[in-house]
Amino acid sequence: MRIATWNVNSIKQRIDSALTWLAERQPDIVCLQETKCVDDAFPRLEFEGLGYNVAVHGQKTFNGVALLSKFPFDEVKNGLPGDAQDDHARFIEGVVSTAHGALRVASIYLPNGNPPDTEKYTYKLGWMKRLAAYARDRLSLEEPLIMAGDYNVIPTAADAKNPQAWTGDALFLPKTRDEYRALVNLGLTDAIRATSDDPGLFTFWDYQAGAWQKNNGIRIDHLLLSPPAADRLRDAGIDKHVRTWEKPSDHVPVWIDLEIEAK
DNA sequence: ATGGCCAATATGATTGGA
Repeated sequence: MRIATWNVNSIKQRIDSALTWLAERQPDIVCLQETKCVDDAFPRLEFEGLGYNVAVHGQKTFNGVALLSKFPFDEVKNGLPGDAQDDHARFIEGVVSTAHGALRVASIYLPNGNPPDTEKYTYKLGWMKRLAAYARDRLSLEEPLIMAGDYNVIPTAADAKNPQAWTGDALFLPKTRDEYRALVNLGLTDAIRATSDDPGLFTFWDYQAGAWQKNNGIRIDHLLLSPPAADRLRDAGIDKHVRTWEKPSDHVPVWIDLEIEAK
């Protein structure tokens, strides 16, 4: 079972790259973020043509998340619980059946939070607390659970080319990292860090200032695994080459292989 | 993290992103 996450920065702009990448990487389940379109405008047929079931939670202009799955969804839930006022489309959860029982996958687009002296940062921290509450609840089920997406969190200095440049940024502030660590400490495993000690593993390079050319990247797209999922983790990787393609997203896909068979 | 970008919006300027 291969599961991937990718912030596409507009699915309409990225549809050709997405189809090429899917054919190449052959993931079974994909978490997408920043689809930036309403549900009726999502290019559902293109993905269905490759054999994927499609679940979307979009909105006009901004945000938007989706799930693609080779296996039918037994259940889909839109929106992170805990705040009825929150109308951002940043969370979708799906459940599929495997030979080992239920597998739960959430596509997450955690708020950026900049600038930090505004309500945007308050919203980010509140969202992180709600995500931890969600994780606590789902971990009690003792199922394989994958929480994958754009966390907008640089976990440690090793996850940025120039960490000093991010001091004071909402992605790297101590409070942000504290909340992220509290989430992981509930019992989740960061798949990339579990499989590699390499420095310089990045998933995002800004479009500006030649960031890609200088490899001035950060690692902010994460797959967090519950213990039953982490026990079956066999491999993980970052598809860095996708950043060299025509009209790239500023993020690249990240994937894991789990020793979990289809039903 | 800005010199340099990109995407969506009735759009030729503004907002949001990271």
